[in-house]
Amino acid sequence: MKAEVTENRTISAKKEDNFSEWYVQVIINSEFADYSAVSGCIVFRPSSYFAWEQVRDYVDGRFKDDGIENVYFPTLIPERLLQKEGEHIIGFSPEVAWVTQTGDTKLDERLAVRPTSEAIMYDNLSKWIRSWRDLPMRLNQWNSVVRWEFKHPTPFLRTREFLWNEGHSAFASEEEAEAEGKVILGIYHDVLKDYLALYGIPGEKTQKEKFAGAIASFSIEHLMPDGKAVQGPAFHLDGNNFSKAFDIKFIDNNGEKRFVFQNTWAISTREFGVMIATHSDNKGLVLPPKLAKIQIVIVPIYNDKNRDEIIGYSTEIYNMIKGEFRVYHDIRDEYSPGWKFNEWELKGVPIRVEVGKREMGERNMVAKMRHTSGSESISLDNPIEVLKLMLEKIHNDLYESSKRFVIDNTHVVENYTDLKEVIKRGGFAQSPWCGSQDCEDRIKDETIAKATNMPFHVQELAKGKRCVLCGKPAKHIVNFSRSH
RNA sequence: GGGGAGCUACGCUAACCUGGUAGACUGCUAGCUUUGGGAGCUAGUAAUCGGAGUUCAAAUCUCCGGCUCCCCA
Repeated sequence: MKAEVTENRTISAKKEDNFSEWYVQVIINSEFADYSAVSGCIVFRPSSYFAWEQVRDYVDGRFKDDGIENVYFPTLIPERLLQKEGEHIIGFSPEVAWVTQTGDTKLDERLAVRPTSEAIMYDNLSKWIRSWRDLPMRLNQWNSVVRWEFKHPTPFLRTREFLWNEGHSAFASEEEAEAEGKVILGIYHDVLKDYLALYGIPGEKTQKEKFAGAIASFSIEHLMPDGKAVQGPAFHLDGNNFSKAFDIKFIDNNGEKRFVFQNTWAISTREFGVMIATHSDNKGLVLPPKLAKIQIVIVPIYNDKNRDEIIGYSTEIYNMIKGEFRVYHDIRDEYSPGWKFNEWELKGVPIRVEVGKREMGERNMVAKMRHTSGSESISLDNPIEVLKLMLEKIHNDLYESSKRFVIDNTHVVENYTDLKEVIKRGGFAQSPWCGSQDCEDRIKDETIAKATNMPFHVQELAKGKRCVLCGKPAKHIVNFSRSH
């Protein structure tokens, strides 16, 4: 007999019908994250914080391998520092939260809660950098930043506080600074592919959409299931903009004083929003195996008479595999197997192992994959190898389907009518563009579509093409899309 | 940026229109029976978003604030 479905443990909205509602239900009901008492700020519960630790640890390791050092600067930034670089403060000022008093005493100078740390960090860099021998100086910090968004907040995708890395480097030459971009974007590409199982499109941002204070920005752009784009990790070439504003100079080996060339780069917990939206389904969360706190759950199926025997058998399996995977042996007596199945599916555990009297008799186990519901019978001869392959398959399936979705929804357009049609349907409109901001502005005004970025891998296609709007010779290929 | 809907226990919801005992389901606690896709019975536990107003009396009516969601830009 089918029991009443409990409301708080189910996803009632459908991904295909009501995406926003579904998205929130998946996050909250799977206990991945929760709302907090602060508007627009979410709580990372153990499941999501664990996932973030995996992302962070991997990226951090790669940074360190490349010679980047970790530091930590204060959360609060004096107002005078924030105002040193004009474009930068203009870009952030509407979203800055301020500390104006302590206890009952009003502060002489307001302190900003960092929306990003250029201002506070570069004040110190100007003291630390003296000689060409001090360069390059490549620093990173893992922290949170606060941006008091006007638009209504969405868990992970747009929260008023989020976690990220912020890398800040200073070089003697422009060439060295530019070369760093490839390395950093490569690391971000790898963590997206190998950990989050997400495909993204790397490219350069347009001048209009670049970071406030940068001379050029580069990003990896994602496409959400609803056909809207989301900006992923980014890398910014800041040139001398900040070094001039913050007076970061060094004496080169000819004895001349010169400004350093700087870069900044970041990946944030926003990626989890993309990951959830991309991989999850109407049963709940689907987690890529490398981010799952529990990779395999073992559910023994027993009754009163064979309970000890079956749990003995499932314990044998647990002991066999626990050294190799993150395994939870679910011997909670108060829940039925069916209840457990639903719960672990909701929470996104990649593999569920079921063992009952049948499996015990045959000395095997049934392993069921969360993302496809496909199952396989695995003998106890060499379960670790088989389960490893299964987890790899799950990861690869998720990545491939993410990639397929982006490719299937990227449409080459050659004229404005096609562009409008693609924007209306959703997805990337891969468009030749003359490079003028007038055309970019008009497209944004008329279609709501933003220039997400200019994908590296298609730039040569601009040759011989004409701007999708004005018809002048194209300089770039831009992906236009509505965005989140 | 513009419009709309909503907020009662962790969750979902009844009572609201027509002011007067907050009632189910789920959860949680305990006990007994169960256990191959959300088990059953019994007992217990737990709620009106915040503030102000109107009133003998406010979940209900009015105003202000907070939060959440949706649609459009």
